[in-house]
Amino acid sequence: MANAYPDNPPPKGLRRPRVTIADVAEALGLTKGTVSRALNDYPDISESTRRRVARQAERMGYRPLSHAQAIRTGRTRSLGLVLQTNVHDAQRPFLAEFLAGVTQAAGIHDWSLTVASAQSQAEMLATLERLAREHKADGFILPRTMTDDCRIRLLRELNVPFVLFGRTGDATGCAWFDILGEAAMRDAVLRLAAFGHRRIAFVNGGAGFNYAVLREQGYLEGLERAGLAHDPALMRADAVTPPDGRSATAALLALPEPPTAIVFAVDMAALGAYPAAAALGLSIGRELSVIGYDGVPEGAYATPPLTTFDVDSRRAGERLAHLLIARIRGADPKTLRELEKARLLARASDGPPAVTSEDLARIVRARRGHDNTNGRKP
Amino acid sequence: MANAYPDNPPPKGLRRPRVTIADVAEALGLTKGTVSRALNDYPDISESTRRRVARQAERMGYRPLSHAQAIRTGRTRSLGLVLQTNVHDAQRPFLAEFLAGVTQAAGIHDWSLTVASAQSQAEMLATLERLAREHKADGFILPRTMTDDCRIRLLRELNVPFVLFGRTGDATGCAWFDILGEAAMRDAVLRLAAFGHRRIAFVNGGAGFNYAVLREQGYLEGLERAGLAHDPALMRADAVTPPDGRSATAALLALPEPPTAIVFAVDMAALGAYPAAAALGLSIGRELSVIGYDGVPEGAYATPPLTTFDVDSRRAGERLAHLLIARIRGADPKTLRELEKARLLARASDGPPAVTSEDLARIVRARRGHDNTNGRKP
DNA sequence: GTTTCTCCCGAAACCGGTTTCGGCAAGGAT
DNA sequence: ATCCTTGCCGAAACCGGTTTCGGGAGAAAC
Repeated sequence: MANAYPDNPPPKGLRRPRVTIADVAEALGLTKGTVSRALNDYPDISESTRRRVARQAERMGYRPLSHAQAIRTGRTRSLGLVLQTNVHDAQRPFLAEFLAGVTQAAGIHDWSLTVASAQSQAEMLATLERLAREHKADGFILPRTMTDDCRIRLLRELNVPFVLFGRTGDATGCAWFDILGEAAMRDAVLRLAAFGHRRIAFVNGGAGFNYAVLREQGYLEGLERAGLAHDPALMRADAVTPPDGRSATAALLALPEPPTAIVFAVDMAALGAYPAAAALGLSIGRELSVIGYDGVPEGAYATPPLTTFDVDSRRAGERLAHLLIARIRGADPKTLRELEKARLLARASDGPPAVTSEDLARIVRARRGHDNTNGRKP
Repeated sequence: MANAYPDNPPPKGLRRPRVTIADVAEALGLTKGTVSRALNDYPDISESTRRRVARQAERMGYRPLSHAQAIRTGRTRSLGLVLQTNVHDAQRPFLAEFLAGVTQAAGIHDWSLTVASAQSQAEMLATLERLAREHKADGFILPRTMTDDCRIRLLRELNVPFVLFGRTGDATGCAWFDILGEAAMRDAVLRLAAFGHRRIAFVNGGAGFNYAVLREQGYLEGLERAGLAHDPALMRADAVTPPDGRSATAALLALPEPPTAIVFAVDMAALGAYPAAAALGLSIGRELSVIGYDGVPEGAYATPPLTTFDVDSRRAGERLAHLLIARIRGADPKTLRELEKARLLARASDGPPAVTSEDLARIVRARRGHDNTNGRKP
């Protein structure tokens, strides 16, 4: 019989077997329990032994096995992240940087990151619950928060710690890190107004996401501060890909009084303004100004390069890891809320309007119908 | 004193406490040990008991705690992935899909994924060793393999299971999944030759990566099969971003006998051919044909859309997870090697040459120096 | 009717930590 | 001198599993 089950010969292991807490204890003539309490800063351990133990553990290279601890404490020292994989749009370009930030920050506290994925909302909830129940993660980072987010409701009910990347409708018990998208949208409008634009449109991102609500508020605040009238016809929503942005741009330009500038809530949508303008023979940055948000790398390669607000995804990941660890350790969520501003990347897709809205309307009328191919070969 | 240390009140836990193996044993009038052996298919358990145990466990919703098992078995049922975060180039667009594939495939076997990151090669090796030593992962997926890869040497020496996304120089003990990039490059050349191109250039990707060696071989094989001469002047290397591709394209077009078509080993570099051609007033797909490789989403939005070979990153992730799990369970690595072909996405960036190499040389000579702005505003 | 296997399962040790409990010794108060 | 704290640590239970060991019952062999 032996131990040949269930699979195969057991892992041979790495050269030397590992130093356990018992090794440290023996080396010092103490017991496991004492060493454990010393390392975990129990108050009934004298300062001198605490130091002795710490130094010896250091010297022997002792590192506790997180899953051995977990069996008693219930804590694995690992953060959880469940990716939604049925939405193909955004998040993609940021993920690598974001993960780099999270894992790096977690690593310096000796924590790790467990990643899972879900293809539907139901699977998302089931996965979160499973990971929590099996202690694969002590808490979760929830990216792309919705205004009304079922993940938050679940984790609240399960009493599992979490932090948001973004804000949400009901903030009770929530910790978060977020970028002030509303401030960026406001500043974008003010910048365009300072250039002399009077008709400034807004193309929002994914409906339901909390950021969309905030960015629209920022746009409206910008209009108000600039003393510009708000025209509902100049607002579009739910554009997160270049095709989305392209059709939104085309629709806006077809208006009787078209905008001379468009603020996009999402870079990937802003990139759709380029082919839309090209199809009408308009030059971005002159006849039509465009400002995006996100700082995707493609924006720098566009012609002309896209003016946008850069979001530092890596830093977001870092901060969220720190916040979540603090949250798991018991900190009050109300003290764990951080907001930062996006950084303006002033490039070449915006500038003073070369033509007025009236001129633009005439140009568009004249050119529509002539060439509505999109550059594809016949 | 109580249990208020080290951090805070312990996690309250989820509603009902969890069903343990002892609960299952008690419900059946058996002992923990027997239940454990039954669930793990030990041969000294009768078939009838095995079934009784399995059904009862199912009914009570029993799921073993992987870290409780790990304390004895040394296995956590988790796969490891360490991201290299100092290289800013490729891998980014694929990561989300790739992770989706890995986590989904791991999930159906009840495995999970642990992600970490490293900012240098030294940190990479240290992280791999730490994760292995702390049993945070039972094995690793190594993406972006180099021809001579120090990660492989380390894990070999540590006797830790791993699978490669890509192939490598020394295959001993290696399992892998890879896409036949060499076949794609060969087919690209043959496709262009069939269009009538005689001067076909090749712009390779990152030096040192094993894929670069293979793709160059594929290019050369394509030339040979097409009966075209090999001109070393038509080969460039180490281009992985649009700027890289742009300068490579510019250099190739400045040749006395410029190519009428370019095969790129990497899509992101191929996208750099667009501004390079535009700067010379050349139209992609007519005066200059371009074929890429990777299937990045940006290629579809380019004008004209980029002909390329699509790599299914999600599937790669799935297969790698399966292979690694099998490898950890003890399968022979030689039986765990899979190769698949990339899928041609025939779009509009290539076609019959509108001009000959001689004409092209004249055009380029005439237009150089006139307009070497890159579209930026003054 | 023993003896000898086999087939199954119980009992208990074990993995590497954490936590509870109790007791010894030193110091202070009475 | 006695009593009561207080500080500090050892002993042992415990967490949720896995694995080893040994033995009882029944069947087969003698």
